[in-house]
Amino acid sequence: MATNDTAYNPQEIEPEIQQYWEEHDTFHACEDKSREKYYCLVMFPYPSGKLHIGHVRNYTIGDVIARYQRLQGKNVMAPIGWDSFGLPAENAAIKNNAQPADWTYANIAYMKRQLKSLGLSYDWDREVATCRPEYYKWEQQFFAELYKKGLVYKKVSTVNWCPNDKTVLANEQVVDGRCWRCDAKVELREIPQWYLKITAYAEELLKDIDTLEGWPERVRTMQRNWIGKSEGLEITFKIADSDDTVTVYTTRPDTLMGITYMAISANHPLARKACEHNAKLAAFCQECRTQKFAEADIATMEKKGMATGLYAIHPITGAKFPVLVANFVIMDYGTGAVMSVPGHDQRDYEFAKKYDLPIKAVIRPENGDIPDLKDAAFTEHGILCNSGEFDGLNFKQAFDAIADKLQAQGVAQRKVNYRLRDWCISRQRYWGAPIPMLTLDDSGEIVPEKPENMPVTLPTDVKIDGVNSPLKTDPNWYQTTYEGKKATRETDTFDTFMESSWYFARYCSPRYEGGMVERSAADYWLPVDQYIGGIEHAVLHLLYSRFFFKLMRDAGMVSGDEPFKHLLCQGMVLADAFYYVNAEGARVWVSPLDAIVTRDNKGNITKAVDAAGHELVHEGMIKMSKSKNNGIDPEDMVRMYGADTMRLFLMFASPAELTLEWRQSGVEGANRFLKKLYKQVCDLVQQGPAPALDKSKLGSEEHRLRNTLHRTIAKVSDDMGRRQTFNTAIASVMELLNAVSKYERADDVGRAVRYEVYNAVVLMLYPIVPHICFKLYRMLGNTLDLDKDARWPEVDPEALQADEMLIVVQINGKVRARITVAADASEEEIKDAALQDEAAAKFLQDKQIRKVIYVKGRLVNIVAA
RNA sequence: GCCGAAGUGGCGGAAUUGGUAGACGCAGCGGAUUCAAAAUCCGCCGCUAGUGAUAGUGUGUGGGUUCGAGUCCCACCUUCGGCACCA
Repeated sequence: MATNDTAYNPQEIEPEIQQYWEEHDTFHACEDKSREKYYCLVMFPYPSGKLHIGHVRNYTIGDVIARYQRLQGKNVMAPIGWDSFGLPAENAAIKNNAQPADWTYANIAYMKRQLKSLGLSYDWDREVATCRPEYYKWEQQFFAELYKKGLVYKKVSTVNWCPNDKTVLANEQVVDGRCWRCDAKVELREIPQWYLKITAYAEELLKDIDTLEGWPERVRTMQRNWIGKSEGLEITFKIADSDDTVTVYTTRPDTLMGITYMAISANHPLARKACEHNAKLAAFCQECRTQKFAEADIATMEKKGMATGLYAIHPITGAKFPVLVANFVIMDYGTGAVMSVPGHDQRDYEFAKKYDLPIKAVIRPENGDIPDLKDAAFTEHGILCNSGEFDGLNFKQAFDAIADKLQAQGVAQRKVNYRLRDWCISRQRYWGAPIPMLTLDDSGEIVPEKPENMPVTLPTDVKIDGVNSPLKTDPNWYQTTYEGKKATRETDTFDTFMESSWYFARYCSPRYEGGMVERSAADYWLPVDQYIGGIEHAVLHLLYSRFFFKLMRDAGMVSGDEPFKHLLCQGMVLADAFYYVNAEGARVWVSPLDAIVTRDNKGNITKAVDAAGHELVHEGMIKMSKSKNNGIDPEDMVRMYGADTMRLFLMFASPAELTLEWRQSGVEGANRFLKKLYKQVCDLVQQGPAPALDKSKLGSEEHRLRNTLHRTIAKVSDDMGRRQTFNTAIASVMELLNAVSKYERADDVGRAVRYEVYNAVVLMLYPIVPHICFKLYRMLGNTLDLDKDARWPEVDPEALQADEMLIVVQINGKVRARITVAADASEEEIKDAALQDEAAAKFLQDKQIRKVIYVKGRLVNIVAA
């Protein structure tokens, strides 16, 4: 009986405690103006079917922070919900001949149960799912408002088009330039789509990055680069023997005299016009339209071009230079045309070399050298040459002189440009929120649907075939009326980033029926104090959310300028991947849990087989994925070890921002630690209840242990709070546990100190492993409600004082000795002690002491030669 | 290609402001316990030389700054994330 009491049994205690939390509604958050609030948010999941370890890592980090903040006495809100529109639901619907809605809701139910088994302290009363009309209704209304404000417009732009299925493809549905379903070669096609004018907020989005002090610097830099502010000149060139003009934007007007050709997009109006009488060019333009248009593809593909037969006129010299269609110029970016200066732009240079176009040097380095253009362009700023009246000017002077001159001629204007493009929110899919716009059949006028007719809901009981969106084929759905007139609905749906751009605000008042957010709730909870999610969202989602927040602010819905005060981006989760090659020559991936691995005495894998005896190839530690079958099912881990063990491993194995390597032996190590902790607390409790701590009775060993304890509390507080380095916090607690386990004094003095230590350990570990700590906290005789009323342990400054300190003695920067000196020793005394130390003296023989450097409390470095 | 990161023992990682490199854990080795095994407990554990005390060497590569560099600067290599319709 006694031995059973000290055995850690998570399978028994975890569901019990989870039930307690559920019954007591422990984590329900209410606005309470008398208390400091803390809004802790994790990026909500897409309900793909099953939780994966990446989710668990994300939510564990969030839960650790939420529980830590509760122990600080804050009124914490930790909500969760579902980003439940998206392409995978349609794919699943095709595959299983099912309804996207049914599939989605079934997944939500399943994953919700999984989440609950992890002991996450969510306020489930605030749960939202973005695919519910009660949610997207407000987004549709808001969109209509934005339309009225002129922040929404329609424009033709490029999509991937499968000519066989006659459908639009997402980038991920294009595999090696071909349609994933029918393997037809994908084309580009221009269709009208809806845009949100995010560029109208570009300057503010850029400027406010400076205020995001709680964000990782790398994310701030990535957003700045994404917005990509530049200052330049927009120049209009006349086309020779015609009334046509072409406009370009350049950040290097100083290179104007070095233009030798001009490159335009295959979709540029001039190109289209030129194609009319030039079949060869038309064929080339058609070819350009079949390439992928992702930025990475454009940057790495072979650059090709063809002359249009047109010539542009240089605004200063009047010289004519050829206009070419080039496959790397995209109509959607900038003006769809670029002036080419091969002498001073590397891409122009390579293109000119390939097509034998002239290369002209017009900038030389400041040291006066003549630029060497044999192998590469000279792209740095410098001094103008071969530029007539502008010779000798530097970048800034030339910029101003050329801008002034062209501006006076009326052919150019200074322009601040942003790399950021307006946000295309149209998707030609079914499983998304319908864009609430109508076209009046008679007049062709476009109007937003009336608020009283929102939400515009999706038709149910649809057939998804991967070709046509059911919205586009259902007249009963798209035919409607507006003020008694016949009208046609927009059949595109919103980009799912629309829903995820404001869900954090909805959580403040998730059932509010008067608008997107209830002002008083939003004012209390927002901004989000801590946001946690993957680094893959560093730009898009986080930028769109910042943009949406500013839109909501300008609509009078929320206060403040930024939605997320602190941001933590966690790394990916990797695991070993193994495969064997079957009789057909295909790779069969075997779960790392099923691989029986032999290692050499250095720990390297020498052999791996599966249960059936297949010899396995070890692919290495790679990102967990379905296709490589190296995902770990959190449910298996909960069943085998309990949620606490998995949480501890995830928080301990690496710092939150870095990639994490899943290792079963590490999980077992985490489990071992919890067993040890459980047993030690049980042993202590069996020796009797906690006596009062009488500091006057402590011996030197007690002083030492308490010194360790309070140094640990100070370190763990800093690690959990300011630094958010949970792995080192756990390491410190492990060290403390190692120290206390060697101290076994069982009398009142000893037990009092041990109770002090274990109580602090349980409180410090509670955010990470809440179930076991909940149990141990009570076992230790505490009566407070750990989840609500308990407080983080305090440092006893008295216990931190030590009477000695260790000083390292270096000779010429190499450690040669260590000396112990009194804590209050003077600098002179410490230097003397170092110089007199025997071990150090050995290295000083026959040497002249040049200098002695003392670093307070740390080291003495003796410089000698 | 562009933007952003990372690189330290057999492995994950620690070293917080330029000041003892390798905390903590995993794996391994040795021992205790056991009929035996598992579990548990104790000890060892960067590399080279040495029985040892100890010495030399060591943080992706090559330079530099400094009394002192894993940390700062320059150049490079490798791996990973994002690049606007995956979420």
